[in-house]
Amino acid sequence: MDVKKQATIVDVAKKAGVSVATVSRVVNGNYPVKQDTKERVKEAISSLNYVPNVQARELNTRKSSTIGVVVPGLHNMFFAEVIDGIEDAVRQDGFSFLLNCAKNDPMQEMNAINALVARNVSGIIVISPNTKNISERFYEELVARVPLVFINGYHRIKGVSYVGNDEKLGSQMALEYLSGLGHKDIMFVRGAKSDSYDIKEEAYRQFMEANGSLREDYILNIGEGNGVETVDSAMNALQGLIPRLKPTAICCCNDLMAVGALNACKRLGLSVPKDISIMGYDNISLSRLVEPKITTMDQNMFQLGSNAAKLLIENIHGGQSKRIMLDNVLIERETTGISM
Amino acid sequence: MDVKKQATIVDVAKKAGVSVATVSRVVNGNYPVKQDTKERVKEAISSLNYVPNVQARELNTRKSSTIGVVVPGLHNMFFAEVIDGIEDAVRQDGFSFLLNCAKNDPMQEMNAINALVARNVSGIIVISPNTKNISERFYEELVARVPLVFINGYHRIKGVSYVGNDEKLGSQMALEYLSGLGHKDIMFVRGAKSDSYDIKEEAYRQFMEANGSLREDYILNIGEGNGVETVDSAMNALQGLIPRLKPTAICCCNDLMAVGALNACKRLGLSVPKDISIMGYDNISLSRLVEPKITTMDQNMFQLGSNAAKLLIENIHGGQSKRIMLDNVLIERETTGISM
DNA sequence: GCTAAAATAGAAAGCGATTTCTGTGTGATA
DNA sequence: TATCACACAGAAATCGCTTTCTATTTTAGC
Repeated sequence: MDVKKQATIVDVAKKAGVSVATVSRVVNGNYPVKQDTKERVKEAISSLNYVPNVQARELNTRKSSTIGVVVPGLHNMFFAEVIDGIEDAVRQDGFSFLLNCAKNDPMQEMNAINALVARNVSGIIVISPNTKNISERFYEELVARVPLVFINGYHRIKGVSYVGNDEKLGSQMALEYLSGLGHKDIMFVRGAKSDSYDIKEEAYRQFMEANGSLREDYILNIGEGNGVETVDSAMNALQGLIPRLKPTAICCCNDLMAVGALNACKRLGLSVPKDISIMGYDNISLSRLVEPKITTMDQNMFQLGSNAAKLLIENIHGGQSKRIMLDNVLIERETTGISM
Repeated sequence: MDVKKQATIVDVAKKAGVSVATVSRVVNGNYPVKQDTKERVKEAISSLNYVPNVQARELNTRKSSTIGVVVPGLHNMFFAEVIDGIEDAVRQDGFSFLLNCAKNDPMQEMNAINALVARNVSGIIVISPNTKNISERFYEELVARVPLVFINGYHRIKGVSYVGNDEKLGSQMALEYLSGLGHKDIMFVRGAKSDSYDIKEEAYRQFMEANGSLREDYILNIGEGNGVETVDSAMNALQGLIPRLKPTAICCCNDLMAVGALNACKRLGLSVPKDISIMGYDNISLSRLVEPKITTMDQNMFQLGSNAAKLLIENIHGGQSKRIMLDNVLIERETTGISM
């Protein structure tokens, strides 16, 4: 491929008959330049299709207007929606972002982050659902060099900003809601290895225990898997369990599992919410695409993303690191009803 | 936030007691360096946590290992899945990528692209469903400076690589499949303003005409909208139309619409596929998450993405631009059956 | 042992910008 | 009219790296 060389500031200067300093000044508009010189330069710029080289500029100014984003992957809409929020906020501030997928692998996560540092990003947003994966040391050293924002993990590394929401509270709210509908026999479904699941299970145990109705066999762990395959795992497991355990409600750790539960019920000929109620978590778009639409606890991924990005940019500009907790709001839809 | 300054090559050189050239050489390993010097340098590097500044390197070598990606947005899983494929391929070659969302707005698309050029990306992948949006001139000038790959539009700009698949053929295959199942009364549902929809409608018209059963009222245009709201638009429109028009099958331009059709049928108390068959297009993950799972025409978004990325990298390394057409494969699932 | 070739290392130029430091004209002020 | 401030523009240093171009060792070949 025959790539034409980009015009540089020197070319523009030559064409306009001025020094490079002057060109730089009209481009940046931070220094007085006489009107007609300015115009001559502008003409040269547009006739040469000149676009200033951001890398050179950033090298010189030791600033960077790109941030890095590390997520497990995009096969799970959760992350796609978060990124949507990041993109939105980031663009408004004239930043760009580099996206990396770490596939839930701590090795890849570290590599990704090093690559971002090497690329001189001015800040990094990390979503890493499983914080046991990561080395605190690694992040402590990292945050000394570049502002960091975590989304939705349970990181206590000092100096690291955080945005998430209180999932323990959210789970309690979900359980209370179900309980208020008259449900006592509530199953809990979770996946393997995630802080989020652990927190939610804790909330479930406490709640059920307080109600005197905790049953170990009501707790279902469908194992690993982070993408859409979760749906089928949940469905398969539940299809066998529901007839035997006869819960009146199923409280799921995320919407994917809830869809799996819904599909299991359909296959079993159970009517939702008449025969059984299903509660999701997250409010990914999928939850309102299926029929009936799933009642769920909103995490507002877009907000998660845009808040993280805004916070990061604040930090980049020297702001204090902080922790932002978003509100839990229960989205009542069609998969929950009163217990018969 | 108190950001520690990154160690530079000069710091390393000083610490190791060698010249910067030597440090550069052990980092890049492209020039002989004595074993013990090498070790001294390596020690200095790790003790200083030195990470070479990619921007400086790229400025010097006039190479860049980041590419740019422009998509309409991520609220539609189609694009998320494509990006997943891009990420995968790109990472394997040591590249990074900048992601931009253009929201189907030609202005934003051009801005995004200029921002990418300014950031010195070595190539750009563009997904722009509506090619009427774009200015051919703009892209013609662009491709003279940087390799370009389009995904899934109908661009005929010379020198621009392309990966997509023959949607006309795909639509024909879908229709033939439905026809083979005995369906004659086949509705067609599309959205507004997209080359892809136009192509598919053309295929539909030709097919139905050839069968002598083209009916204008069987063609439904649900209007604009690119995200998940498509599902409800399709559902709402179809809920009124199906009882009146009594089609035995519905052929949709994408899976979102198919899910909408499915939901409409559920609400109307129609059993799918017993009473009516539904056919999607794309094979986004949603299509196999709903119950019953949707029969669809696979576009293999992951392949679309990874092929585009590989092709782009090939072009960056000097390869000829080319057009790659992926195979259409019909994924027979649970929403289609023989016509009664 | 002597010379040619290879291995090894430093100095310095250059990548494309920004910005400080200087130096001019010019209009306003005294 | 002399002076001062300011508007305007260029020269040159600098950012962190790679890569010639040189210069010095080693090593090899005979």
